[in-house]
Amino acid sequence: MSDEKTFLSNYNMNDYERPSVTADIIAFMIRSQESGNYRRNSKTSLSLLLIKRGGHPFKGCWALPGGFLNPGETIEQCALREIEEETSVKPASIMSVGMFSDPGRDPRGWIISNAFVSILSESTVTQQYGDDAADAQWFDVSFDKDKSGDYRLDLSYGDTKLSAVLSEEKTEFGRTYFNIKDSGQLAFDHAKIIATALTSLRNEAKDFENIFDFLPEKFTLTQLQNVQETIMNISVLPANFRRKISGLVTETDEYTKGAGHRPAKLYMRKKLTD
Amino acid sequence: MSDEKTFLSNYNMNDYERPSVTADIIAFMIRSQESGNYRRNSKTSLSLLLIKRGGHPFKGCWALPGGFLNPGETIEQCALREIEEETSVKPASIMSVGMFSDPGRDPRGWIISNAFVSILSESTVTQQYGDDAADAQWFDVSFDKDKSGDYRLDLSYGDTKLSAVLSEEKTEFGRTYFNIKDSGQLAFDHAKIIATALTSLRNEAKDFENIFDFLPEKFTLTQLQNVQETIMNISVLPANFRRKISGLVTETDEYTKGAGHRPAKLYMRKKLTD
DNA sequence: CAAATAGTGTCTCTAAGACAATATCAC
DNA sequence: GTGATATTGTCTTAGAGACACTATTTG
Repeated sequence: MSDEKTFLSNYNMNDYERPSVTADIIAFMIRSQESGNYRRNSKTSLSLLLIKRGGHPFKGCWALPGGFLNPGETIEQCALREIEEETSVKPASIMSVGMFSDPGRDPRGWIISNAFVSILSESTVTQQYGDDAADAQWFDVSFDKDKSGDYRLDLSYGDTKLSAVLSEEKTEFGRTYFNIKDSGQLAFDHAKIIATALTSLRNEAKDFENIFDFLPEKFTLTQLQNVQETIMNISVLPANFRRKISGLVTETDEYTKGAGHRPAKLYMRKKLTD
Repeated sequence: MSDEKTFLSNYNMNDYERPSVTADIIAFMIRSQESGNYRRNSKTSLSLLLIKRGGHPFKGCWALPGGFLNPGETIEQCALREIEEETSVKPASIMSVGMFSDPGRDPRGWIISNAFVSILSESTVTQQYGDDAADAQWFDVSFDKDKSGDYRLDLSYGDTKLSAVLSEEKTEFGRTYFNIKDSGQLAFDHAKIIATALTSLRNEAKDFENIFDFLPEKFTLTQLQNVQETIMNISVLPANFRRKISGLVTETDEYTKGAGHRPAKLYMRKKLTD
């Protein structure tokens, strides 16, 4: 008759085969591009961090940043650690996108991955992160359904263009499952992971859950609206956007200036008061 | 200079320490209890499947069913396999609740778990699953915030009552994170997992995502309403419920009978037409 | 007929979408 | 003044919640 202590000391974890577990990071940022016209506001685009693989497998392909789960940390801590290692930035929030565990998804062996969306603000990232590292680059993202019902994921950085095609398997409990028809030079099953992450991001952006994290502390309502429109690839009327967001922001005394048009009041995210 | 094939044959997965990965199942069912009054409809309650642990650790405590991820299967397949092993029923749908990976959550060692909600219909389960197995039981569930702001999770089966207390850590991206203040005789961190699962279930039940799976193919609108009210612990006016659900159901020619009151038309879930 | 549930009609209020109008700055 | 964005007002419509009323069955 054995007590719990005896049981545990005899328990051998090595009796079972175990997978390696990784956290993969889908790091999004919204970048603004000067338009040339001093009057015009800058346009914004959604961008995604990819790493060029230096070694096998998928050598030379682009992949999501990520890394192995270490003993003593949670999968969320692992994700945060990987983002910080890659960008020197600790994001305000990360969102789990789910587990990817298809056998054969990684030719190195049995490796399953929990994917996390992280949202970075351009002001933080460009301060801390030089663009000299040729193996890590921010790609412009475009993702939408085409006429045939498939989804096209287009990623571009300078002359480098990656174009993946996916089909929708099912949508259930707010999560959409995709199958890869063409991975478009993306490593592993990362095209699938990115598509799933984008769908989740858009779902949450509907009710403004995450859009503040893309901008610095103080922002104009038009900037905030641009963020939502860029993520969701929609456009809404300013009057209606302002009405919907009004409860979630606090105004400051400051204004933009020197913009060649009427200055805009700066706002901050409203603190929740219990 | 090595090619990919050479690289992979030299790659040794055993260089890194790896966790064991499990899928834990939060299996919900809605049970109806006869009221004694021949006129009155039966009341319904939400119930949850728990297993009494026969071995260490947590011997004698109640735990969620679950098991280790096997090579060659996805984590979703693992979850479905475990449910079927435990209940002989293959559920219509499962929903991931997330990863639980706190170090120390399992005294046997480094074991992380992906939790899945599964929804079973009473008609399927009672057919296939005898209640003779004393180590597996359906517990009535009650879960709500008390005056102090903590959450109480009460589980009862006959004279067996488990009562856990949790505090809300944060709510982000639709997921609520809990901390265990009192595990109430539940094994491991399962009180936390159940609380998280219930919150997810209620979130999805808001827009009827999962409520059909609790009932047989044909049902009355009142039954459907009871399901939603039981899950979410709310009550809505029949007229309004009917209006909201009307687009999601198709009527049949059949009616209930012998109920001691006006018979109700049976409905089916509407098939989606693309 | 009484008890109980099934089912319909409609009023009010709020939120979303569309659109028109006004305000303000840099040049 | 012109070009551009910022900001406000309001009309219409869709949906949620509340409530009153009618219909139908069994004992």
